[in-house]
Amino acid sequence: MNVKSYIQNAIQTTLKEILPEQNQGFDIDLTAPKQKDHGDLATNIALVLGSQSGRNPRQLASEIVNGMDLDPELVARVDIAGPGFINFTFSDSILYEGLKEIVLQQEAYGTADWGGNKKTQIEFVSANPTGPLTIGHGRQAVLGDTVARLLEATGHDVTREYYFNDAGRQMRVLADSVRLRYLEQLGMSVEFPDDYYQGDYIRDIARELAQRKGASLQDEAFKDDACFRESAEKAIFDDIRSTLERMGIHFDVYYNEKSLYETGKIDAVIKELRKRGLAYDQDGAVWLKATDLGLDQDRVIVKSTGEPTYRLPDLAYHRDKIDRGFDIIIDIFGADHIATYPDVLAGMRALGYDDSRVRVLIHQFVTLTEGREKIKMSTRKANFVTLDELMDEVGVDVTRYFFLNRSASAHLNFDLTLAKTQSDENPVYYIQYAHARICSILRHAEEQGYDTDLVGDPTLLTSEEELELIKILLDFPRVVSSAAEHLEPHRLPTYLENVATTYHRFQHAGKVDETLRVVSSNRETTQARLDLCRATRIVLANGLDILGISRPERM
RNA sequence: GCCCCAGUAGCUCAGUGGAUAGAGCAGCGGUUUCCUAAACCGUUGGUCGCAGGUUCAACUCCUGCCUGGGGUACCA
Repeated sequence: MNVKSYIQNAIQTTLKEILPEQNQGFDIDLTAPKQKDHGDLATNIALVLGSQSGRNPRQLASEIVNGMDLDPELVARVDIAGPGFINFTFSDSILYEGLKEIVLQQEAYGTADWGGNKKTQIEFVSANPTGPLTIGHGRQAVLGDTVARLLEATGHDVTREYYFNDAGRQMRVLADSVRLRYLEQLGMSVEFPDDYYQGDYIRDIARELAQRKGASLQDEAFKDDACFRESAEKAIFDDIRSTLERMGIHFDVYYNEKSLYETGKIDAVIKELRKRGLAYDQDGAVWLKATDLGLDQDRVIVKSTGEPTYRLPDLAYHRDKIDRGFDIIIDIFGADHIATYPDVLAGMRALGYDDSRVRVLIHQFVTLTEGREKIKMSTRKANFVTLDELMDEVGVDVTRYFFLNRSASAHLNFDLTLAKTQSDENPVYYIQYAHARICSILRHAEEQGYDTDLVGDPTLLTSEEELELIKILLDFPRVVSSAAEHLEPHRLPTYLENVATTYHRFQHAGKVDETLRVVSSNRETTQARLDLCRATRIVLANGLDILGISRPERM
């Protein structure tokens, strides 16, 4: 099954004979070369050891090659190339066995169980209910959800959680923004401050309130009535939830920061920190002694006004995550929160918790442009493009793909004009089209009387296009696992584009050369090629599922 | 000032210390009586921000600098 470790062992054994003076184990790097005429796996071991021991790398390489006794059923060729690389080329029988395996495993192909069913919590979006989700939130939403899907595919027990705060200054301003718009609805003239929420959605909420409550709230006595805040929060949260559902994102838990106060978990943290001598009072505020925890300055956790800063509830929340029994805790933050997590981690260590369970994934911001014009996004100033507007324009699949196709650590340049005008050129269609094309060919084959569930003889697949396709399909499990392990979803779209290209090339070969057509007059090769089509469909379908993107059977 | 991220083709971006740095889009030129032309093939396009260093080997690691973004609050 695992040719790689087989080869690794063979090299190891041979090296012990050739270089007995180095009796410790060798660290053998064995990776797939970029260029296909360099074989399927290559090692630089002769270069590394050659320079260490002062020997000629090419000569050392040839000693290693001559000393190895590899099964020709597994490895067809071994070459020495360039300055001393050793290139291994697999025998085709490995590919044929692998292909059968894909067709047998179906939906399970690519999944893994190394997650060990570990309880994994992933927190993301976590936008406070002050306005609709924007393109800025979209990146985090899609990133978090896809990391969750990757972890599920690799055997983790995942909980998606949305943390929010519906108290504090932000919400008071929001409530008062609604109140002023409400008064406007009643025909009163009001002065609407610049730093209040300018968005039209506030007017909508106010209009609805005016219809429901009439003029009953117009008196100054109702200035701080909870009604304004509550109606705003409900309307905005309903909107956020429906946007998320539309994107295929479902949260298991919505966690209200307020509950940390109500259950006494905030006080408990302060008490515990004081007990450990890691919190102290100064200038009327409570400080976390972060300098004792390896950070460069102490931080205020309770302001002199008596209000906690964000660090305290964050700390209590993370403590709660561990207390709820999560083995792995993943936080997805935007770049603006980059400074907060060292404090949280330090606080957790201070409380005696193991902070290595926490993994933080930081993504850079989305810069929105319209043509050359840069748009500065702000919820307060109503200067934003909502996710719903984007999805109206380009659809869910393009939206998800757009955010996923780039590494989280890179800035994302979102050109609105380009997104609209080039939506048909988006690579997501390229991948989906490959899937649809396969479905079409399988339908066609069934009409010709082929049983598409029958497993044919894979050894009939010998063209370059066919072998290339099998090889790339066999990479799929490794790509899924490494994307999950590194929390890097963008590896998957990149891979799937390559699969689609390789498939299109394979099918196109039949247009040029009649004997390479999938459904041909030869029933045996047709059956084998249909298996290859099915295997490709399985990889594309499983990959698109992990990305949360639809896989159309017709386009 | 200090800290984090980024800088790769005209544009948007991939790239595991390795061999001749890739893709999509845009440009140019081809391919269809056919299982989907939403495809395929060819071609144009590069000082991998700049300068040093480590290494047999650097887009990749280290140092400094430049540019852009973010942080450095008793804001979140």
